[in-house]
Amino acid sequence: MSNQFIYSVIVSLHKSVPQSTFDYACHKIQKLEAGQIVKVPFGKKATWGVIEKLQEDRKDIQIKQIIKVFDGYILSGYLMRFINWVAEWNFTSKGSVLKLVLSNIDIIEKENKPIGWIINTNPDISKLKKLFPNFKLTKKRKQIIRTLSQTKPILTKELIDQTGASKRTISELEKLNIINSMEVSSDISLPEFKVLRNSNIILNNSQRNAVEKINRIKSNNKFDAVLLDGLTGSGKTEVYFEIIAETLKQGKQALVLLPEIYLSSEWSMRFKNSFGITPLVWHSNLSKKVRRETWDQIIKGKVNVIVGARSALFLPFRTLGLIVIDEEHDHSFKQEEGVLYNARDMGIIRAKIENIPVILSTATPSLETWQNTQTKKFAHIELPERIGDAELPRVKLIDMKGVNLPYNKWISPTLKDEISKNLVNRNLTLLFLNRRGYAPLKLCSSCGYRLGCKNCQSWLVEHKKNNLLICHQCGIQQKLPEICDECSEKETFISCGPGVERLEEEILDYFPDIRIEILSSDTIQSSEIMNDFLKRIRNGKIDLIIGTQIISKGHNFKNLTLVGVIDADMSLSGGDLRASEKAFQVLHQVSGRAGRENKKGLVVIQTYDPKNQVIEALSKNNRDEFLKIESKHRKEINLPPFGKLAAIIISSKNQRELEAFSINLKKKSPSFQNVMILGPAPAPMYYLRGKYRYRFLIKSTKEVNIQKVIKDWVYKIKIPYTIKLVVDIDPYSFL
DNA sequence: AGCACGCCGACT
DNA sequence: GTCGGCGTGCTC
Repeated sequence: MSNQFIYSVIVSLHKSVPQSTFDYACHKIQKLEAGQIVKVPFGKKATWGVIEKLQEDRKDIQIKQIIKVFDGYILSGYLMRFINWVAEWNFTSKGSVLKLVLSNIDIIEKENKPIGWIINTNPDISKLKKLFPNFKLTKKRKQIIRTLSQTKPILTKELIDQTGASKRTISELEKLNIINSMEVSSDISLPEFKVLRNSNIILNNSQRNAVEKINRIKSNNKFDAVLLDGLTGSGKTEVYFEIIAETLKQGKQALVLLPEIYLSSEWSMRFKNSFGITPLVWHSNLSKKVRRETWDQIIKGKVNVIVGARSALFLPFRTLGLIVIDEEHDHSFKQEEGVLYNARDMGIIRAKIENIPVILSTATPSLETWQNTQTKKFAHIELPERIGDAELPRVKLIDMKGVNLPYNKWISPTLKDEISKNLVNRNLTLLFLNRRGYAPLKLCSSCGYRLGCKNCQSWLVEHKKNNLLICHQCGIQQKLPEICDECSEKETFISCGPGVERLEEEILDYFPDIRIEILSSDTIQSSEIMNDFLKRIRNGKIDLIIGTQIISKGHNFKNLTLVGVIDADMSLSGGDLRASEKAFQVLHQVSGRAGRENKKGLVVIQTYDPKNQVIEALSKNNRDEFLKIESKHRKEINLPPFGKLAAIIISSKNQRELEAFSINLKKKSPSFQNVMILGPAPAPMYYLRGKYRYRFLIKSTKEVNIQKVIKDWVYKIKIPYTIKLVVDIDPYSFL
């Protein structure tokens, strides 16, 4: 009849567009498959989409034409299922998940021709000197020239890998007109990814045991989850490197998820050390070009190991054979902005869909994972010993109730003593205080007025480094006022409580000549800065580190023998269900930094509540005890992982309308036996970024399909355009 | 999210 | 008269 096929297409759209599947027509000459990437008109603009299926039933509306089909770019059936799954589970549109997959790339659009290098002059090196009198033939340059003396153009990445030269050196040679770049047609395939395991790395018994066990599980060729559980320094990474090697041998791709971007370069170095090749890195800060090239190579199945942050989970792998989730317990895996999802959980789901094994690696398992090992859903593989017989650190608890500290000082005499001893021995000290800035609160000494954020319900934090008051909720910055708004007194503001900057002041008071470095998200803003910092540590250029939780992840500081936890109680209060869990993980990880490489470490924990179960478990180095206590507690109140939890957050600039809507929503809320609906309550941050917010909490038992309950409830109510409604499945942040 | 359309007030 | 504010609704 007609010469057109109609397809339903998932269009890559922002999550606020509620519907994202639309019908488009395409001429019958070209039969399209599910998963093919296409360009389609949408409203006034064009976007990308992916074919969902052939649409049999015609709709009585104007149908637009598919603009372009990208041949050879096809999302696997697994990935299509994954997109669906993620959208359903996390209460968002398929289009917004597809957006994560296509990762904003104007991909493929510009026919993606990689750049290759060829030599321009006669590669006879002796003649070069005559041709270019100013030319210095450095080692790296020589290597590049030698490498390029072959006939074929060599890709940039490859050239760097083979010669160890930098991009800079390459472009210098280009400027000298010695080498030239050219586009390489994309069907020149990359060389075989050679696995050159470094044979110097020798695994100890328990590591070898673990590798064997995991490989046995892996040989089932189906989904299986494994908790790789070992102390900091027990060599978990080398264990899963072995499994990656096994995966590569089978010609499959491996994905490694890390909680933070800045961990990836250290990780890559380790990988290179072991495999002799750099893995591809993926995170949201990559340049457009790198992003495009990487994505392109992955979808074509040319890359075998990818390491990345959350977003790497949505890469279009062709033959994924293994997922590793490193530092599984880390709360950064929960994406808190845009599409809300938990990359750890979605990673497990992707493994399930792709029918491949997933390894969760950590020293302090999350309760979810722990519970899954208790019920035998996950295999549990332990690495009991620290490499090189490094001993566990001694833990000293200091009951601060019995300590008389001078005004505005936070370091107990005991800790001060230990720092002093450690400095004499020329070892590294780390002080942990999870508070950025100088002081968490500024108040007027004459009338008691506290400086708060005008957009949020939080106090402004004093930052002395740049002399500003900053709201840690919305990020707004302002100068310190001279006059108090409330009582009009002049210069009466005083700083209240400690932050890392203030702690530095105190330390410099006691030890004026030492080299201190503050590590917080304010000072570590890129992986370059972090690398530079790590280098200075390795070279012994730093005596003492003051850090927030940013230092609790993944870094090995060789000389570190003393860790001081300034305020262990602070992180325990917070009113959120995972506060103690997080506190334990952070404190345990921080403690794990102390004493490696045959140096015994000491951890000093300052607390006002030494009887607290978390502190007690920590001081006894008894992780399982903590997990038991916390599990029992969660079970009693039926919270995750024993029950399900979801939040609905509604927000609007219009307070009255929001209130009316929240009452309406409550009125229509369903009542089931196993479902409890709490709220509406003003969200803990009732007024945030200029919007008012209410929150509902939905608690249910494990068997309930909580998504369906919410869907049947919320989707039947018309939501005014002025109100934004977001569902957060298994919320971590309660702000 | 964009963007259009439409309804209202206030200007050269 | 028309320019521009933003409240409302749609995108195959």
